[in-house]
Amino acid sequence: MTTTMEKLEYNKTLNLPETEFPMRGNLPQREPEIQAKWDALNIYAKVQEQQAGKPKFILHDGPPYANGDIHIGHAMNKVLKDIIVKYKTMSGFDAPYVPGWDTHGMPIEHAIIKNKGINRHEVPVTEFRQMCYDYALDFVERQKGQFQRLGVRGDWQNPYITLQPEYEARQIQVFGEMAKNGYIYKGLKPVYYCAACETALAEAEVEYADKTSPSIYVKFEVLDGKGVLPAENTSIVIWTTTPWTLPANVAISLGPDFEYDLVAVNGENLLIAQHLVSAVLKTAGVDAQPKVLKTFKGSELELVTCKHPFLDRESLVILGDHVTLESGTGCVHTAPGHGMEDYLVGLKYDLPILAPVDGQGKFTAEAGKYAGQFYIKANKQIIADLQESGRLLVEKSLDHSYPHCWRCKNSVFFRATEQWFGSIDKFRDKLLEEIKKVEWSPVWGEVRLHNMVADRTDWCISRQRKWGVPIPIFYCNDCNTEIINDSTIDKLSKLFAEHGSQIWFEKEASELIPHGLTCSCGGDTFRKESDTMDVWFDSGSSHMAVLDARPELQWPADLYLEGSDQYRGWFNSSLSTAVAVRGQAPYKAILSHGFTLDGEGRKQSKSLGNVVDPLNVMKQYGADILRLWVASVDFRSDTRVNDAILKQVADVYRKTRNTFRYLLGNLNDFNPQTDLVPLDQLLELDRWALNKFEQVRERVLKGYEANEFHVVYHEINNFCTVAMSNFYFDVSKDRMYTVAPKALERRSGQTAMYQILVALTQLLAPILTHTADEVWTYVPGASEESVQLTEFGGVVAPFDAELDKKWDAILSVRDEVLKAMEVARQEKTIGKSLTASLELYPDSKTAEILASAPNLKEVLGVSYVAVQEVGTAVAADATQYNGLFVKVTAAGGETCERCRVVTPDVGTQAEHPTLCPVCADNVVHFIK
RNA sequence: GGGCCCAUAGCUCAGUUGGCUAGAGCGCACGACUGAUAAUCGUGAGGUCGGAAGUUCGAAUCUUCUUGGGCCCA
Repeated sequence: MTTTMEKLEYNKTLNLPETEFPMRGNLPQREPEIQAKWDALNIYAKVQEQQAGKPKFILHDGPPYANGDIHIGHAMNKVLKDIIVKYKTMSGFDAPYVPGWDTHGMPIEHAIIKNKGINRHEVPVTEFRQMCYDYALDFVERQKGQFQRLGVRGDWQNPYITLQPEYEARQIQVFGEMAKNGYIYKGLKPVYYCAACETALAEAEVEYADKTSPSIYVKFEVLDGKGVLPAENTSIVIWTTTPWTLPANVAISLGPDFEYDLVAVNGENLLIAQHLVSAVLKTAGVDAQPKVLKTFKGSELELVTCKHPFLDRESLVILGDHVTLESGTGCVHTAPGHGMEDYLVGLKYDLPILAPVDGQGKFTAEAGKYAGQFYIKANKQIIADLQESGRLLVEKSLDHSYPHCWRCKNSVFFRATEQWFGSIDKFRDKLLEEIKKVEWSPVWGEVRLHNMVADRTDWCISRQRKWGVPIPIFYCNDCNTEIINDSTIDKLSKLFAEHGSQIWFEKEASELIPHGLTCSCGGDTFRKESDTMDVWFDSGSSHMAVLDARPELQWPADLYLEGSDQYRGWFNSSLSTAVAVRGQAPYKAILSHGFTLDGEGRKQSKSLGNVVDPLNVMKQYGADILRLWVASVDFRSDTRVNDAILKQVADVYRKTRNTFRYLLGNLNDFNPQTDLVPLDQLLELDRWALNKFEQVRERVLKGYEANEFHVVYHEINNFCTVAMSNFYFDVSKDRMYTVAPKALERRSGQTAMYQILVALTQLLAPILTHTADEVWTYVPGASEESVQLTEFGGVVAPFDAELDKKWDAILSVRDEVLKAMEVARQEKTIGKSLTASLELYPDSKTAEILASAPNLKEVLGVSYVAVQEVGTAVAADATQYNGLFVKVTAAGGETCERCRVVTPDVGTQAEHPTLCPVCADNVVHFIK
């Protein structure tokens, strides 16, 4: 051996961190590789197999609609679910996750018609439905790939899809059960209707265009003023732009809080809203200043009756919040069969729903003398008749925006048609009772759903559409009685289970009915109901079609987790069907998340150009960054995202990744089987690191348990930066690098680092699911193929509050000293900490703290430190800090070539003239 | 118009039953290191707690109103 080693060669006598784990994540490229590994492993099945027999935790997936690519809301939802499922499995639960899709309904019909230019009326139903089916399944596949790209673990091979035969079969059973319980009835409800196309239209199929309509003011003679309104020679004036709806008039709505004047005009008394009197009379061409006879509040006039202007019928005065004073008379002509608001207010007063217009738009016999006329054409005659009978105050015309059919461009109208309803009223109390039993997070969810259920009207299940699950009802051809019973449902659900609901459209009723079915009237020929079910009935049945049907799942679910729009949607529909058929909520707990807005808290929209596309985020940053973002925010309220926010998350990711890299680098020669140091032999600083981690571990687990992932995020980030990087790694690194590889001092540090590495990787696995698995392949001694196949370990070192408190004090003193060193650094007295020498003049309390530190030089990272006795005269050039005076000078002596400590002792060992004595000893361990 | 919700430093979050000069991390500025290096360390500057009024000895925390924003209805 030579007497002097080259400077460079001393490098090789150090335990520098070394690892293949890359500093940069390169996530967009690496994640798909990791996912390929999971696929090859069939990780879902493997996890499920491993957790079999453990207590179950069922998170039931709310099915996204299979139309379009996923957006940030989908991403957030699925990531949250994945975090929970993975947390639960790693906590010792059997938490199967079966993803689902919602596939029926208007938007898909719409897309087929629009994209393929299909005319629904020209293509056979079965063919049209097949196109919808194919379209939906295409998007299921597409979204599936996108969800998998997010790193979500689930039974992707066997998802539930609402168009699956077994699903449809269960769904009509649910409907059958509800019918059996008396919760299904047939009623009337107005829908948009196009007379030219002879079809009902959905909201989305209606477009608005300008139209000129008659504008008439009509007098309704008062019959019974209920002792409030003088009936003599008195009329209530209504205004309408649809005279043809007058035959369906059954009421006049007033605003309960508005003032109404009874005014004397041309020898008769007219009731008009006070604010509108002059406008109405001006329109009517009345010049004279009207005499106000009396003023009423709308609410006083409730239940007054009037005479219909041309039919032998009464019209009831009712109160409604839909009445405005923007136009008209403040007295609103109300025809529940021809308007949505009229219908709703009509329900409150139990008004008859009249719609004397047939499918071709012609008046029926119910309309009296107008029978047979096309509804719009009848306007003219109705106005003429009103004129003649003196009931018309005035006629004008009005240009306004009016709904038109998207296809034929003709104007449309509201027409009450027969529909199937679910009678919420019959089990509303039970619904409200069940809501109380659910655990709501956030807590206001309970109020929100409660109010909704308390206020909602009966559930209109009928849709006049083709792409949906048919309403499984037959009608007797002889007497029109509807037939739904155990045997029909049983037969149909068997047929559906085998062939799917398509069979309903392929076969005649005679081929679908159970053998020997006869009507009570004796009839034995039947026809099929043509309506399909509201898609909310589809997804609302998932608890029966999925939870109750699959052996690995359970009814009810432990948790439903969806966006806050689902209070009205899936939370609501699922509760309704479940209470109707089982008398119980299908979920034990509801967790809802908010919406994702842009950086300014505004709704994301294409037109604003502020949409954050999760697919782009994954391409640019990677899924783990997106997942970390989800974890970083308090998702219960609305959250914000933009590129700046993602960049910040990416920074936190890098810090975390580097922490892992540093840990791995220091453990490259560590074997947990042989090198683990027992707890009681650990150096105090290493014991402290484990102690700190234990505290973090407990808080993190608490955060997961409370579904507060942002707590997890902050807790881990703070731990990595403050406790580890800024302090522990920094002060222990000289020891870790310079000491003999197998020395206790090093194995002690490695033991702490190893324990932290393993547990931290696991704790992060539910969130940074790819990165954690990547790290896992580098963890010494880790034999599992994936960190997802492990469960969280228990306490490594019980938390020692005393120890923590002691070191908190040491760290505060360190902060003060660091400030002093920073001043010296600015003054160029020192550079890095090892070039400094310290003289400390503590007060008595600080002296105690300093004395308690096991290795002050290490903790402060300097080459020399002298602690003076309390009361020693403070050097003139020392500066006062909190609890002590500090004097910083450049350390005297030479810099040791190897450990970089500055000391006069360098060169005392002749063999190593550039080393300090400690290094001269240690270096022996590296020379072979 | 109705039901429910949100609003603390540039960003993401803490702030226990109202009580010391409102905290953390990131970002930013300045500096150090060059043996965690497309890394790492240090120091520092940032908030009249959306606004107004009130209750109180005292309010980010309670009440009322108000502004902006979100979801669901109408």
